[in-house]
Amino acid sequence: MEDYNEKQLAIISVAEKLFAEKGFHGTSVRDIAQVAEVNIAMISYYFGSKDKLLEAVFRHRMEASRAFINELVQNDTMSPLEKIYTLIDRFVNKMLNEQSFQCIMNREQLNGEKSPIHNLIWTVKGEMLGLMRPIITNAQDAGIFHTGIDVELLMTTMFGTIHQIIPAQHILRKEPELKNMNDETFKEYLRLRLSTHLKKLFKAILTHEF
Amino acid sequence: MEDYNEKQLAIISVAEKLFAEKGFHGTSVRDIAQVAEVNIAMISYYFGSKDKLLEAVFRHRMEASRAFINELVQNDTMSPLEKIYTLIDRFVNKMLNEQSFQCIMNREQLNGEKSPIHNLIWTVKGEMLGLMRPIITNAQDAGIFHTGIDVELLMTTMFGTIHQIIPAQHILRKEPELKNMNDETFKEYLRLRLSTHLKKLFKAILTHEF
DNA sequence: TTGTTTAAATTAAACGTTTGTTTAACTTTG
DNA sequence: CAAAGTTAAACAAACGTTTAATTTAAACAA
Repeated sequence: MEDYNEKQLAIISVAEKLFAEKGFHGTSVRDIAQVAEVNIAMISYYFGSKDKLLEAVFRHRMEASRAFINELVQNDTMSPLEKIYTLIDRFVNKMLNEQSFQCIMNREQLNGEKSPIHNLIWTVKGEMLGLMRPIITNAQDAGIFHTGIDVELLMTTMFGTIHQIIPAQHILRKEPELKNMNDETFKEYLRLRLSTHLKKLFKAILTHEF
Repeated sequence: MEDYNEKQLAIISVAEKLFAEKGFHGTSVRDIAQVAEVNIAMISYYFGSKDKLLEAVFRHRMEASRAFINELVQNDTMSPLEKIYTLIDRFVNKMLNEQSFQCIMNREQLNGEKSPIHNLIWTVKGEMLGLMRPIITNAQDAGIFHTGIDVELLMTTMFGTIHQIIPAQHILRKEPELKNMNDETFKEYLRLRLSTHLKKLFKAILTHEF
């Protein structure tokens, strides 16, 4: 765990925001320095290079993701469906709370060339799959969940739906009743709507009830 | 409908591939010129600028998307579920056949700044939603589909799942039985697997059968 | 409290590349 | 011969990074 000072955190925060909006190559270190109100040289001074800064942004969020996963493993008292529900709730919550970072991840995972970041992304995704799979297969063995479910693709469906909704927000928001909603209340509305949709979807495919 | 000569089509094709792999800003016009085996100046000569080239790539694919949508509207003899099934089949097929372009679209829709391309993306997506919604709502009115379905999010789920599987392919492929599969047969395998998963998902949430 | 020392922080300027685009000369084609 | 196609070279601007000078801050001895 690395501890950054205020200025370093400001740079990381601004970089995350700008990388998300304009992409890594679409953002210059001068842009970052200007918005973060620091000298251009400070970025090289603190992080070494622009690439290393991106890595810092990733490590900063990924460590939290790792902790997030381990935290989810517990609670064996819940029923399989309850476990899936809390899993959905927490993923939706987490991903809507770090939308900028999710944008960057969405972009980076498309890159053809392999990189340390590339590996990190797929390692974490693999760990999340390793978390979800036993919940489902155990419930299948116990006769609680239906068989014939493609767990990998179900995971993909969850991530894909949340990822897809992030850039689509401004379209949803054009509905007249949502237009003059506070930013925070809209996020809450979206969180609930996403969560409800995914739970219905998962319940329908996993159990045969509604 | 614009007609391009061979050289222009080569540039568009190479640009699509490289933009998909490395992003728009991550690809230089020199890269494109080199791979397409044309002089750098020809890109400006034919398309005006790098931005216009991206627009050309988009128009080239988007016109096909428009035609694709209009083609789907027909066939009123099918049951609602059959309509949804063919919709899924054809979307999966289409998107897996133009993966490079889907990568570019995935990237571009994340951009903060609005652009002609941005508008085009969301216009087409809106048209696709306008195609799916009546199928579902009509079936709901007829009592065939269950109510309480978030059509917008169901659409998002379909697009999100397919979009998400494109960069995740090389992970799925690490399974021993898929490792030494022909590229084309793997694509066929993936097409079937995706299609099956989405149909099960949609059938489960729309009807209450399995 | 002083003055001195030392390392970290900060800055403006300059560095060499690479960028997208244009030029002007040349070749091909109809 | 005129228009379109093609080329290597040159363009200014922007890029990420480094330099060298300066300021700040903390530590230490008198």
